[in-house]
Amino acid sequence: MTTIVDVARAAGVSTATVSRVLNNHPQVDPRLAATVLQAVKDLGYRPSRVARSLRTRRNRVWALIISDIRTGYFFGAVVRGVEDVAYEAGYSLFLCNTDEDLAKEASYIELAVAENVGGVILTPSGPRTDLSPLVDFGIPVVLADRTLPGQQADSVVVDNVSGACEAVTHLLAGGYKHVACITGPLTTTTGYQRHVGYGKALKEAGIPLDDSLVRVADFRELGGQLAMQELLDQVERPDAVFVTNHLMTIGVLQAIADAKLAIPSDIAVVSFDDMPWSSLLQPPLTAVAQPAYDLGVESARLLLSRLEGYKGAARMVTLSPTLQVRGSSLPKSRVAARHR
Amino acid sequence: MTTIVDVARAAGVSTATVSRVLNNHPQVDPRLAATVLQAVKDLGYRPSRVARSLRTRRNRVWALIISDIRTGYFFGAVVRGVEDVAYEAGYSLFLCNTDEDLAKEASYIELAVAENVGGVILTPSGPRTDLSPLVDFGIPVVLADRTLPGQQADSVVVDNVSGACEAVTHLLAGGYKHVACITGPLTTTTGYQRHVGYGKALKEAGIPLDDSLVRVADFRELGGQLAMQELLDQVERPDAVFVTNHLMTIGVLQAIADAKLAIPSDIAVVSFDDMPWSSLLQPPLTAVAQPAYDLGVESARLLLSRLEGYKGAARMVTLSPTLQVRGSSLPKSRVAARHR
DNA sequence: GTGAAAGCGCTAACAC
DNA sequence: GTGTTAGCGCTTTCAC
Repeated sequence: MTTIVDVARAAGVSTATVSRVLNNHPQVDPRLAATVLQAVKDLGYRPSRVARSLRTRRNRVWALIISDIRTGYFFGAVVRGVEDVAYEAGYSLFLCNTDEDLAKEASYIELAVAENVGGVILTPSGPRTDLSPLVDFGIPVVLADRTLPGQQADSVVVDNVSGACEAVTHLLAGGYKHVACITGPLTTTTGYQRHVGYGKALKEAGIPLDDSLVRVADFRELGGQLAMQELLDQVERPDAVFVTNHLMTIGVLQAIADAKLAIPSDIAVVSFDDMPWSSLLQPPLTAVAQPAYDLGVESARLLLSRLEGYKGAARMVTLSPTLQVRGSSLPKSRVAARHR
Repeated sequence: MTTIVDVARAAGVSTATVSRVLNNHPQVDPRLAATVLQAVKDLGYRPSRVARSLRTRRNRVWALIISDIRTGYFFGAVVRGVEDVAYEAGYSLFLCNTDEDLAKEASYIELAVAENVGGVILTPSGPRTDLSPLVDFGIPVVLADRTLPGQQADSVVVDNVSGACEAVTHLLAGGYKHVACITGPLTTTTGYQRHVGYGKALKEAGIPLDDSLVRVADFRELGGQLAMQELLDQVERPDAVFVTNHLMTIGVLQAIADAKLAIPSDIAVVSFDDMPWSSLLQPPLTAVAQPAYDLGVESARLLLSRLEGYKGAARMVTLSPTLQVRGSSLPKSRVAARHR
């Protein structure tokens, strides 16, 4: 392995000069610089980031701590958003999946400290996520997609309340009277806020909240399926359902198919989280599209600004989701017309 | 920041002893060890991985260099497979997306060297991918999903030929006579091998290869859609189509819907790459499921074995895909029966 | 403008 | 068993 000492010897200069050349210090003789660069090239020298990081106490690496990269397109797109900005700015990423497991999350936070990363972008697994190791070591943190109560950290979120509200309002405007809601754990900001948006839409329409139409599931396929089955077995069956993430929607669609019901004539469906294949379904699925890639990009930008020295108070960037109206929520009037 | 010196002072021992305790050296007095551990706890000491890595010249980090984590579930599942094994073994991951861009790939390979990673798991962007920086520095490499001609590296692949062959044989057995094939760039091992499997199935059935039924597209949605449109516009329209990845399948399904044709009565469809939503389509999509998660797991295991000192020749692990038979490829006889 | 030298936090001979 | 000490490869004062 060739080190900076080898380069210095080959170029006939000191290691200090080599270092200066490599770090673009202004006060260095251009002729000497050329010699050094040539030696670097000849020897195939690559500076050790590890040694540099130890010496400067700065590390051009971030930790990206998310729940699960596999589930759906959402986190995949977030990761790409972060990575594109990071790569552009010369940072690389530790990818850390927590599976919503607080212990795993904690161990990745410890890793971030031990590796002395420059910053962390984190989707907290729950309200009890402990950022203190990062705060203690002065490592900047950006919360992505979910916030943490009482934490002074930059964050980027999707406006879940208004997205959910818009979705449910759309169903109500279509003439649906008994709109059910299948949401995720209310301890997650997403599960909670989307449920709030559902309630807000009902209230605005002057409809009382009927708890028998609400199910709190687990954001997973099976949970969605079971919740839907329950709702369909009820005496007063809903004529529409708002599902707060795409995994549960898969289960919901399965349950509706199993019950041999038709969408939207028997029950209309609107989902939070739009997927590339939503429009391939029969009927195409109405869904609230989240700007996942942008969420990653904005998170990375907030982190970058901290690394560039920004010292202001915690900022929150809110991104708006957009409702993609498709066939699964056709207004009742038009559904009836079709059946004639 | 507290260092090993602080801990040593607090515990009244030398740094060497602290280091020994932290690295579970056997020959250390249990009583002293307890004192040290207590001091570690009291001070909230966290060993610097950076310093450790510089000193030991070993780094408990891998680089995972893949094309794009966003496109489909495939790489997401691969990443999880790798991560689960890595986490278990105490390694963390650099996530590197190349977007099939050779320059980006090269720069990530340089990063892996500069960061002195313990190993690399790589999906080569093309046949010209240059592993030499890694080889020069003795960094073990595992090729995942794609191989590299003339390279001495461990690899894990899916048996594309037999998967494709099985899919097409299934269509032929169902009574389909004119099976088309939409494949990806033949420069990629996946695009090429799946096309080979298609040819093999025809040959085994004694059917001559008809080039007018074959389209080489780009593995993307639009490419699949255009290719399908062309095939449908032909005088002799195929009665079935085999599509070699899921993105192109989305385009294909779109084209079929646009042409107001029915699946499978007008045209049967089988896709390579099974998706969680395949069974939600109407009709459910027959697809070749790839063991993506296992591919990640096996790649990580090969890498681990090298890190544990295995010195043997390059190994290739081949994983078998499995055909998931669903409604989009119903045998012709049963389609006819249904229409009665 | 350049070099000598100290030291980032840790591990591993080597001595005792 | 434990401590002393010499670096790992780099950056950065401080002299010159």
